[in-house]
Amino acid sequence: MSTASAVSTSSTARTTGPGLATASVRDLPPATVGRLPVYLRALQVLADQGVVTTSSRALAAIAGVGSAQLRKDLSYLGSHGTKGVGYDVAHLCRQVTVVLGLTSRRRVVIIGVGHLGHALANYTGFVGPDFAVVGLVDADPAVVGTTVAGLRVDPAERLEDVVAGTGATIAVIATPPEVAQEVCDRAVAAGVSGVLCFAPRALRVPDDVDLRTVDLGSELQILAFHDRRKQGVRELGAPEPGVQQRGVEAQGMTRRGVLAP
Amino acid sequence: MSTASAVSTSSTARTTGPGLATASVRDLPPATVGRLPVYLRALQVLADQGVVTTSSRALAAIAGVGSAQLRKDLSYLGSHGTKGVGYDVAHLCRQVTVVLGLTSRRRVVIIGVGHLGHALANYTGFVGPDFAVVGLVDADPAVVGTTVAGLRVDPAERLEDVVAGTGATIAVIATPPEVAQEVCDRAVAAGVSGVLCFAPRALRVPDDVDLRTVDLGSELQILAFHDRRKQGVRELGAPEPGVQQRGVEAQGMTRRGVLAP
DNA sequence: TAGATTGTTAATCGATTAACAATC
DNA sequence: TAGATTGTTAATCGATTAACAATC
Repeated sequence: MSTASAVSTSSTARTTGPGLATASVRDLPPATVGRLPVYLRALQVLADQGVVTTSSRALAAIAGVGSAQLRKDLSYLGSHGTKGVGYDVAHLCRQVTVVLGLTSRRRVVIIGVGHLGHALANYTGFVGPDFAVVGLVDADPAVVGTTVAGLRVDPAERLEDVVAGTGATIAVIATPPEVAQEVCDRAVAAGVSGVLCFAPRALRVPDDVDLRTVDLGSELQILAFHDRRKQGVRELGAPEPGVQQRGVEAQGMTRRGVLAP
Repeated sequence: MSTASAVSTSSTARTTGPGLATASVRDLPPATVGRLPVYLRALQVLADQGVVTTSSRALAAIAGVGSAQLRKDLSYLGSHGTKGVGYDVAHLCRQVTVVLGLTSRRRVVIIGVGHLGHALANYTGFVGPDFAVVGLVDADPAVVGTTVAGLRVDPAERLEDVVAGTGATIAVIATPPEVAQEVCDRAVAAGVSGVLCFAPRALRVPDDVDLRTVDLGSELQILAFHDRRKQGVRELGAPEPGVQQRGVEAQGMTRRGVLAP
């Protein structure tokens, strides 16, 4: 139960010394950072079930990754397991939470309150307990002034005021692609440090701003690519044997049969 | 303007011979496949502007990648450029369209018509002209029977009928995580070949089914990770000089100043 | 002690980047 | 011809995986 070994956020550490390495957290491989939320959710599932201790194998199965990858990822956070025993669920949960910076609530402004922005504002799976939507802005006069998810929608001109006034550090862009770069620039100038963009447009941000893009249309197109391949194969009537196991250790790999004819 | 050199979808090709290589399209690196939609959009932007010919440098700038990467990616599709000249926009556009399998409209079923599913059904940036939402199902009796995006919402029990009846090949899962695996299994058994999952849960699918997961909550958490790092730095008052150019060649890299104090 | 499981090493794999010969 | 730009090679980089010594 000791929080003593928690990685200190604002410690002096720069050494990659022997003990706990805050420095290493700064150098976490991007691929590892991307999986930490998945691990956190898997840990929360176990915690909810009252599980106290788990193994890399069991946790990895829930997270949908290989156990070697899980151990490697966690090793970047320091040594939080016990050889021969496994990981303490509550302890590891705390570690990952701290590393992800989920100790204080981040404030989020959503720019563009169309169908998608509207849904994001209301979607608890999106914001969860770690984030608070503190502002909504839109350019459409018909939308401005309405209440969405308990918040009054502000006009697009007030974007800077909303960001600065709320102290939001994250901007979610759900505008049409034509204006995405402009509102992004303005949000950054007003002080956000991270941008999550849903507009299908490549954005440019300064190097000290973090940008992530979720491109829903692209996701479908990528599925179409594979769909076409399979249909091509079906047309040719080829056998297609290659059964490549994904990096997941079979645990309860039951059910799934082959496609019905 | 000749469509003669277009890669034939259902050709016999299996050779990696000298000419056009349909075979190679089957072996496209996943990272390349993931960027093709971005290139396609960049090409459409140019086409809309009436641009006839472009260079890897100009196209890459629009797409937000490096020109070397663009050329390498395109080289997997075969040789479609002209040395010393560049690429024919219309021709390349067609090539990428064909490779992505966007020659026929894919049918999509959305499972779960909450805020997110509702937004996806209505979001044209999501479906675009290449996809058609042909079915909606939900477990909530209050939602079943309502009309969303011009479609009647069917009850969850009818999932199999809807998939089979419409011939949908792609399922979009926008349900709560608890039921995501179940509806996924059922959609796959009913015949879909690709699944796009928005539920924050690791799903298991057979090897011949393509799964992509969009985890909106994780995206925010990843931003929080970087946000925390920066705030830690700000607290320490460190200078943080490292200006790492992203793999984008400066072209019109204007505007963006530094954060206001 | 014997069995289990971590943390880490080393090997492998895939993706990115820079450079340049080929060639329009 | 001189200049421009592709397609490709080779080098680099990062991520994944398997294996195992350390150790509970």
